Amino acid sequence: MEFHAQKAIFLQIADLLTDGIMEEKWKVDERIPSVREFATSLEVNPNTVMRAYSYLQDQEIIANKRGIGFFVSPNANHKIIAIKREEFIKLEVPRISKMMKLLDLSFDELKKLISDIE
Amino acid sequence: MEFHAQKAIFLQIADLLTDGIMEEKWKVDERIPSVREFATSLEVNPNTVMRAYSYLQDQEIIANKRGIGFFVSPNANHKIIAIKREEFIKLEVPRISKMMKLLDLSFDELKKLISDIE
Amino acid sequence: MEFHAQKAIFLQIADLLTDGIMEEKWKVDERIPSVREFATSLEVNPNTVMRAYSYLQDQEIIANKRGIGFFVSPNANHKIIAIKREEFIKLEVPRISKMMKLLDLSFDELKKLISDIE
Amino acid sequence: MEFHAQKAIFLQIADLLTDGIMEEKWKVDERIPSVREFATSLEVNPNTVMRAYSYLQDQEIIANKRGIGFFVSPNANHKIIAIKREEFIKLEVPRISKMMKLLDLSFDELKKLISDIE
DNA sequence: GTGGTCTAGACCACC
DNA sequence: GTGGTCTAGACCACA
Repeated sequence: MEFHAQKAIFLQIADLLTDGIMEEKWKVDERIPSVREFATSLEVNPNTVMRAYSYLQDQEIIANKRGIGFFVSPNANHKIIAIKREEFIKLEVPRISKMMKLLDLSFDELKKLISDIE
Repeated sequence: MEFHAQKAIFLQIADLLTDGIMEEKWKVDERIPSVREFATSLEVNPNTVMRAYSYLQDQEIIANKRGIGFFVSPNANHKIIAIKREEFIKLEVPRISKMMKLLDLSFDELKKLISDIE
Repeated sequence: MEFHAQKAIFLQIADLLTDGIMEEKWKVDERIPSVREFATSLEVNPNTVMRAYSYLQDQEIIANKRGIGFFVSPNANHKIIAIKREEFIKLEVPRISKMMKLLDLSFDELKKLISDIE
Repeated sequence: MEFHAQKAIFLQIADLLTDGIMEEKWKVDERIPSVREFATSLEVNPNTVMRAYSYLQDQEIIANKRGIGFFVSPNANHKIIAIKREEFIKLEVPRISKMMKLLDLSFDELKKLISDIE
């Protein structure tokens, strides 16, 4: 798999997982791929996958059962949305507001820009 | 001055300059502060300021007159807007679209979020 | 049954057994559950239960009669207390002392903290 | 420097730092050793030191200034005490209570044990 | 110089 | 088999 350079690979892997969980590719209480397994399928070092898993474990989106593997936590979906929503409001919304002023964009124009991308 | 850790300092300084130019704090053909001057006032390494200046010079927003200093280029405002607009549409608009889907946000809700910040 | 992730499961199972022995759930010379039986009731790998049994066997708290099962050893209670006491004094007491200094806790405050949990 | 095997080295390094901060070896707003510097002095891999620093950064005990190094955060001392206190109450106090019951220790006996260690 | 990330490969305890 | 930690060494962007 290919990763883009703008963002750390371990974060892109974390996104892969959260996206998968949102799409119910992995459901609550289900086991996600083992570190090594996922690492070889992504053609990435196991440490890098491990880092993504630890990152999500800290956010209580996945949890580890000793010697067995990582599992999707109950309420993972809600946690993912809550975290992403908070990030969006804290980091992106102010930026959007600033850019609208700078570019002299009305909300309708912004709406059009967003609708235009498929 | 304090900078946030998420973004390179030289980019934050560049934003400081473009914002100042847009607000006509520095007008076209006017001289902006010298590298050394600006560096001490920002409590930052002169190299870092220099990097911001080079960055804006590449975008033809400012220009260097050897031995004298950096000056705001003609049409700097239009260039700033053009560049920021392109970046906004290419990088941010798709991200906004994605987040709206993920967070299940309507345009009205987005509008409210944006209006809510002052 | 649920285990916490901080401690090895086989040690948690060993604690389950010593607690049971202290509470006379299993008395001296009585047979404790078979490895397989216990494993299925705990929803755990039999190897893990076996490891807990071996661990207690090494401490002479339980003993194996080949082909029959594991039995609580004579004097198991005294041994359990002796071992736990030694561990407590060697490992935990110094730590408590250190934390009291760090957190600036008096004995009375410690006493209160301990009393507060039920 | 020697580390004991019971606890991850990166956590022992984190303890080294929090202890140092509490003892004002490094004061608020002061720079702590660079990752590489500390790694060589401890005879440990830089990654391991980095992990300890990241760990403390997550807890907002230290903070990074880009390209310069890590600095002790304001209020680091309070944060350290708050975190350690919470851990103590959540993990150790219940255990102490349990051991007192099991070993049939009175509080005065516990007090004596603690006082006995120099 | 600084931190941040990644790879390759190893060892360990645990299940 | 699983994760968890560590080493050695590399490359990068940034100050």
